[in-house]
Amino acid sequence: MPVENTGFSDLLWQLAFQVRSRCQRAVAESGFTLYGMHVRLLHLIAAEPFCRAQTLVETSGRDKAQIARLLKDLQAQGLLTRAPHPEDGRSRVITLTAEGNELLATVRAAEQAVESEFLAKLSEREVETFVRLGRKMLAP
Amino acid sequence: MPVENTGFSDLLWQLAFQVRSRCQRAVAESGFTLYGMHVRLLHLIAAEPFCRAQTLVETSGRDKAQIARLLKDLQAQGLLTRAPHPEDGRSRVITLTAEGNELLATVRAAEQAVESEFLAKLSEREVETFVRLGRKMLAP
DNA sequence: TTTTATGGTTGATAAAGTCAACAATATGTC
DNA sequence: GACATATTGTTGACTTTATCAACCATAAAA
Repeated sequence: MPVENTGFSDLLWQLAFQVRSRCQRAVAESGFTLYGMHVRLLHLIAAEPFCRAQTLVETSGRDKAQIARLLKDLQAQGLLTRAPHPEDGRSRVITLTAEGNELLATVRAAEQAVESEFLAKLSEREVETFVRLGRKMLAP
Repeated sequence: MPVENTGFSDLLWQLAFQVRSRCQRAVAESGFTLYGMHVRLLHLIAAEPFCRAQTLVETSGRDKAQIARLLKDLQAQGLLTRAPHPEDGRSRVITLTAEGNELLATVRAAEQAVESEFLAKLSEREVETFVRLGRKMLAP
């Protein structure tokens, strides 16, 4: 039995787009020519040491073709390295370079400034609730 | 002063993509060859009688070029009509056709089935809280 | 009346996304 | 060990979403 119209999808569609485009504009204004997806991947790699492409595919839910291309771009920009995986000859371990880490720190600052514009309208407790409920929906 | 890392952007990015791609797959499996953005626009038009392109641009935050193209598509598919605006010679009033309304009702059912998969993990109260907090962030 | 602003259309292009094909490697079966 | 099947990652090819620019018609301001 489908739920009543909660406005959930509409809300998510709107909020996600607003946050996303605002963040991307802020990153661009900081002088970086990274795609939004490049930034998201940098975040994921930083959050998950010893990851490989397959890890990112699973975590992000994105298509492996897209992930492979983005990784290739980021490696070309010197932001990450890929070393043979010790246990799987088909994979490589992905690591951020010092440059990659530095850039990510700067990008994070820009993104957090944008985030705070949205979150300023909520109490700390409300923010925590929103994130917790969202994560609950994402849990397997 | 930027907020601490709340995980907000990450969550939003993940959740929005998951919901979006699931919904789009469900709509496609219902036999419709509509883009995701077509569907979103149909929702917006249905929700706002007497709207025009500019209305949709403002409500959605999308670029007017994109909105114009999507409207053109939907009109070509017989899902909406555009009549001269009584007060503004540059605009047209957008109205869903009977076919458009019918299609939207069907699409809504498919989307709500998907929605309920995500929302089933929350109580009704939690759903309402999530949506309320989200809307609070979007308020001007 | 003239100038400036706005709404909508189209051109052109970029970013995000998806499915397919294939080579290399891993795993399972006998 | 040999062979069949599955998985991982790369690239080709294409679609969908998104953005900026240019322009015309109309509206609003000066």
